[in-house]
Amino acid sequence: MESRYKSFRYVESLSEFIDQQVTLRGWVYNITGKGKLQFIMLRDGTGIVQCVVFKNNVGEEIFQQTKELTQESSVSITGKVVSSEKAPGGIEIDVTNLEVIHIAKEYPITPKEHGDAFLIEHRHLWLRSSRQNAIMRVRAAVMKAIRDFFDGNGFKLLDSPILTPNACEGTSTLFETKYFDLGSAYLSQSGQLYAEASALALGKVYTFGPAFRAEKSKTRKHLTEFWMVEPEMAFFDLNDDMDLAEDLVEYIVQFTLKTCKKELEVLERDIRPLEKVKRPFYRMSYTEAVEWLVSNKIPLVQKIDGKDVESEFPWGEDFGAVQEEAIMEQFDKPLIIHRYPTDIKAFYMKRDPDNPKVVLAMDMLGPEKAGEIIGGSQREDNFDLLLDRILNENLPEEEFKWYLDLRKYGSVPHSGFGLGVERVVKWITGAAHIRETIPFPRMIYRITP
RNA sequence: UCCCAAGUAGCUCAGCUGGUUAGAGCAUCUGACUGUUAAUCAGAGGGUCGGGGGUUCAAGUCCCUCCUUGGGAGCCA
Repeated sequence: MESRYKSFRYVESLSEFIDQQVTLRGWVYNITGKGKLQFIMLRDGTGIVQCVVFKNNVGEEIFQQTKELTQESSVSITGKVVSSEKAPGGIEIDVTNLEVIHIAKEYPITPKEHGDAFLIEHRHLWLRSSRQNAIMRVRAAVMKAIRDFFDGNGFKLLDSPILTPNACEGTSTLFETKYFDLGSAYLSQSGQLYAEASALALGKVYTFGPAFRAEKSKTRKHLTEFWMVEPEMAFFDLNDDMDLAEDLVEYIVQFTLKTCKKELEVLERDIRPLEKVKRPFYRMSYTEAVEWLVSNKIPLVQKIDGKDVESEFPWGEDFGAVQEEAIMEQFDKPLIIHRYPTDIKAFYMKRDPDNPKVVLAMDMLGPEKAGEIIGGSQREDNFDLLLDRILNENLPEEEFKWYLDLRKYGSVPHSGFGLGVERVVKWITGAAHIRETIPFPRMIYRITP
């Protein structure tokens, strides 16, 4: 008890203090009473423990204070740690002293059920609930797994700028803002172009930060602000890229399984499908995927004059949610689809030397309806071909001058990919909506809290 | 942007083919209880039924319109 912050213990470490006197600090998760007994479920962020306050043990004054506690009031509790079969978790505190730090006013989130809109409006408080607590802990584990994986494999973390002068891929809608006398700047939707420059400087790098998409998405797998990790490697071809993607995802899932057992239990996540997530994953070319769709009669559905028109899935069309879900139904592990048609993919992707109609791109789809968790490619490293595609897509050549420089001075084959952190957290936790996988989600109609 | 759905107490909802004073559970307040797990029991307070307009003797309920929110599609991680 040598310093202020070591003068109390955390719930997660209580099993080390059986039959000893400890002080805990936290919040009242729930309180029930029965005459001369009060049961406080105390949460401190690391866990929840039942604290039993018996009038005859603490005296009239403290017992009266205990009865006045409300949900989420903050308290300091001292008592003996005892194992008890009646207590949830098997451990409880026999309270000898209780100090009220703050009495909470009527707390809006009750132990009863609430609607989605209400909870998300109270996100700042919702984070205190045990389910959200568990998801945030898994998120932290996923973040750590990502950093550990790259740091341990010779990668250097090089941050990309968030304010950028142009659209990276030229397609997505971007958030625009004024930038002094230089006109408009845009919030980055990807750090990739800068990661490429970094990779040609440091070899293997990763950039890890928020990405912004101004698309008016209204689905349970989209956020306008989300976290993306983007490794970029000099001298890696598409196969190396896919191998690395598999290694990373396997590492994240297995690390989380190992370190978040309790959290996954709280979330009632069936971990058997996750245990299967070990290399090798499945792979399929775009062309093979189209053949599968055709032979399994999964059509392309298009709206023509307001009517849904079905047709045999044509080579060259991009997959929608229907196609991806149908394909994934057969797989119990992630699947990588590679070599997509050039026309539906970004300008910086390298064309397949064996077939210029496709590019050396790859997407990883997760099982259990996880959807697309990774998108990547080998990059076009030929100056003329890249310039060609920039001009074809009507991108401002001037803004890409520095990017073309990378193909002018010691150009090398290189590859990379982006992994969406929240999509992975959603998959691993089984969260119903992606907004539960980030502390403060930014969505089309919601920027508060 | 398109398609669908929902707005009734602090929260979650019920409210039939329009009909007297709009209901329940939880939360809050008062009281009882030494083992509660969303405690239980008794009692109390709490509502411009999303806004506006219309039909009608009569609208939470039917019609129009606007607003808000949710889900799906597209875009993508």
